[in-house]
Amino acid sequence: MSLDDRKLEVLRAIVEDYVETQEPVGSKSLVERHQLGVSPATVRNDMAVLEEEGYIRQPHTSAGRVPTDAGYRLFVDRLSRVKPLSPAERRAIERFLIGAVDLDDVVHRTVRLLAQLTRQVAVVQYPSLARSSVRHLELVPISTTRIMLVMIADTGRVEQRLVELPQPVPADDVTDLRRRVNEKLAGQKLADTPPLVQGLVDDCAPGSRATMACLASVLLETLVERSEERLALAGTANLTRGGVLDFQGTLRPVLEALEEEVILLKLIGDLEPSTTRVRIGDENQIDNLRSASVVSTGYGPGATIVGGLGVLGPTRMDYPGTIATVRAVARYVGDLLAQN
Amino acid sequence: MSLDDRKLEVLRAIVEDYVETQEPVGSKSLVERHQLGVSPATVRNDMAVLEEEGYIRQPHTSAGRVPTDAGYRLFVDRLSRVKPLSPAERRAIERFLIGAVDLDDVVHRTVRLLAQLTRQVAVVQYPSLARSSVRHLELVPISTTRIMLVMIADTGRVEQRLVELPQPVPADDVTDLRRRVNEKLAGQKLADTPPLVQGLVDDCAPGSRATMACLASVLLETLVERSEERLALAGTANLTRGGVLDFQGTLRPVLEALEEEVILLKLIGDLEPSTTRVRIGDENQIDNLRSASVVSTGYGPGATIVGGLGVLGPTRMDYPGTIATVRAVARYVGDLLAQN
DNA sequence: ACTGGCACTCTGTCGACTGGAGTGCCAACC
DNA sequence: GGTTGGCACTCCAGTCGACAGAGTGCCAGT
Repeated sequence: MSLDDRKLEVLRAIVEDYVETQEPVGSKSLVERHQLGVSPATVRNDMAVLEEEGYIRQPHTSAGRVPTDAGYRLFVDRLSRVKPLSPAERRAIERFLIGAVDLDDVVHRTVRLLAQLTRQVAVVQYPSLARSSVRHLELVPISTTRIMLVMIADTGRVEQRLVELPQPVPADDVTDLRRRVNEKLAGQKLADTPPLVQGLVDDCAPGSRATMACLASVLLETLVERSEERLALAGTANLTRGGVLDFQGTLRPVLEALEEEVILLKLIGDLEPSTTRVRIGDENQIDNLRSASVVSTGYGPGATIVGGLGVLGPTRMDYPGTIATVRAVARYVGDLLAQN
Repeated sequence: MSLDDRKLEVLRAIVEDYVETQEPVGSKSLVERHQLGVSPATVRNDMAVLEEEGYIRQPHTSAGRVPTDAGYRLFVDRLSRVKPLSPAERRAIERFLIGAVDLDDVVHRTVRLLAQLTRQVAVVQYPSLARSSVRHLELVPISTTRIMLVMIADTGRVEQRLVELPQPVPADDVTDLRRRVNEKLAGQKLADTPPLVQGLVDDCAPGSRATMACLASVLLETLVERSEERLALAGTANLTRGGVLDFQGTLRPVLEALEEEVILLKLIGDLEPSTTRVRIGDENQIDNLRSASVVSTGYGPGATIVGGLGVLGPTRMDYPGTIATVRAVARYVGDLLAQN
């Protein structure tokens, strides 16, 4: 049996009411709050069908209905109208992001903004090194056997690492190294660098080869292997809104999951489809987050995507509003990055 | 009336039992679990005195006693024996910190370690710029009108900032700037730099003065004014241990406080007395943390202190164990920094 | 100064009861 | 056939009283 328009309308009403009140919604209050044009009895029949199809369920007999994950999914896919941001929100975004002084600052401001606007937990990934190009590599002599390698990426990220050299290297040689490294690597996508780095070692005069090899290995480690993704998190206090009712009793598993960078990356990473992604309840594969939903999207200057951002909240979440906000913030951040 | 030895012993027993069981402790179970050598009735008399003095209280008539903040304070100051770390813990610390590859890594590992060992929320402050010296300043040309300023501190911290120049500056001039800036500032305490930076501008040839002034202002901002303290946080999930019993019902205020860097800095900063500090309940002035205790200490290479670290948990906390762990971790981190 | 005994108080729990909300079903209606 | 009003049923949440258990304070005795 397929769902006719009114049944879908009933589902929408249930989702909207439940999100707002956090209480199972019954047939009577539904017809009172929405103009469905039918009686409670009819709505009850529709509800029975919706329940049979798995979109809603009853916590117990003779309680109202609550949307299931599948119900939210249907709502998000087919029923939710885009909710445009209020001018106040737009202004908040602009005001918040203006005056950011460096990448760290941008990321921190963004994550706080996102947490504040959505009133959920926000996560922002730093621009991924894998999607960056080398803008410049700097070698700073710290002592005769130590140099600091500083990599500046076009996305604004700066990574540094200390290199212990096998033998003392005079300052002039460092200058030479720096020139050679930059000639080869500057402007290249980080993903493309490994063979080039190998080439650097091969092209090296035997005298300085040991030094270069050492440098190269740190380079590779920094740029590719450790491929350090970084992220910022904010708004964990928002998890406590709505009592302990969401998240079935304890925040524990959620807080634990939020401490694992790997998990967070899985949530907001995978940026392929460039569109906003919504993962509802079970859909994120992580056990600890069965009762949570994640709304995420990619961001970056222009049409390219360099990182992800998103928010996490209870499945009982204002999806249209959250989606709109996440998108808007991502676009603003992208514009900000483009200005560099 | 002063407290004789047995009364103190009773207080200690109460604290220890309450910390362990999280339940008000009564006179009978006290004499059963500890060798006090007196009867419950006697203990009750002692308890009455302790209560009158404000060290313990009854949640309600005919419940057992619970330590007050003052009780914990007395316990920490006079009653707790140092609890040496187990060899397993020592090994854990070493294993955890070994192989840290840069400062970020050290800080992150430390904060996780601390959270894990104490099973509380851990906070680690990055080495404070105010207590660092300039090791090297690097100027990296990004375009003709933009250079990136990279400051490397002796504590391992690296700060970078983009400088927008008022006019194009050729590469040679940048080299010259770099030399001049380093000659003047390298090796100086950051706190001492402001007059030196001013001197740099004054000594400048009129031709490059505008550029230098611009650089100087960013320098000052980066090094001193913004005086960016950074921190790392871990273990928030530990707040949920012991149900919602600690923290009087909601984690909300605690989580909120933990999001404020300023508050965290207040908690673990103020490193003057170089000894471990314990702030119990009301003693940290922050309203949101009335039901929390903080154990913090400074760390740094050798005897100097460059930053703070600590843990936060319910007032009902294993103080001796926590204090020992915090101290040990701080010492290990200090040693690690000294090796650089 | 300590102890045993005793009466008292308060909590937490259990069962019983009740009012309310919501449903499912059915017969009637358009 | 879809819709509706009516009705019996179920289940939850809250209230009440009773009760066991734990703990105290006090007092008289050692």
